[in-house]
Amino acid sequence: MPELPEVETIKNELKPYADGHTVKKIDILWPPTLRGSTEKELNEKVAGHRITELTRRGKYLIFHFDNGKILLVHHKLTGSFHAEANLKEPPKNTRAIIHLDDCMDLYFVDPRRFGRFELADPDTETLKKLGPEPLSRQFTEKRLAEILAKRKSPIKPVLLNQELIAGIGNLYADEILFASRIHPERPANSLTPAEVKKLYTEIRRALRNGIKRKGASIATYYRPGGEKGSAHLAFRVARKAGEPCPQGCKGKISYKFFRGRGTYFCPSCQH
DNA sequence: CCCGGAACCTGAAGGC
DNA sequence: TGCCTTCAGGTTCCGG
Repeated sequence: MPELPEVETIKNELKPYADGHTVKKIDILWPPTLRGSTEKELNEKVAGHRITELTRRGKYLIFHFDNGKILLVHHKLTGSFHAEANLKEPPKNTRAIIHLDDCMDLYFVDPRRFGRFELADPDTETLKKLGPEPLSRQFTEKRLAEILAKRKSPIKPVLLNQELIAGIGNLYADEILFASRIHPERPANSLTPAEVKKLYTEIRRALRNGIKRKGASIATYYRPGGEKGSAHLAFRVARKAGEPCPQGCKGKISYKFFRGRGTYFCPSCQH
């Protein structure tokens, strides 16, 4: 599911294996996983090079190399990393393997095959077009107000638009709107100042809480050591259609297919 | 420019 | 039990 909290967790937990270590080779087992270059071209740039740092931007995991190149990884729906040493067989659905200098291997496992690797430069357009990091100092209440004021589209697709705010996905968007008591179809520019303030607080709260709980393992998300996260245990509406509203308003959680995404909300307390 | 829908894929879950 | 349908966290492209 990798949204911001899951990618942040993956980054934090892969760091000990990656930072300062050298890549021996990257194997691409499912060629479409690698965008923009061939496996051979990729290895000409990364094999034998040191990973100076592992970072995250929005939902991208970023390997930085000592020659200035970066490797962007997007997990899409079902991608995850498994860090293992000396496995005889790659885990099922492995699409790529990053072999490191100390015999540790990072297996990129992705059943639905949507995940992507891309070799790039740090000034790549892919990163430049992303909106602000919602947990950074640059993302202020004022900044959020400006983003919303310019948009008459419904609030939910605005939260999901990576060019406006980077990192929020479908599940956290529903949780954030529920906590803010804002209906997902409300035009973004119709929010009152008090609602914008509440939304700002709940965006940061939801993402921080997701990181603290090491991500949400609703379906296929696993941490690099194989453990699950626990953020989904604190979810109040996502994937809970028919259950009573946890706010105690006597309403029931509704499911609606809205703008191409499953959307969960309480019609009686989100306005 | 905005929007809806399809495409990219597999596999789990639910209905019958 | 087994077959068929539906649905899934993300992004991108195409057409109206």
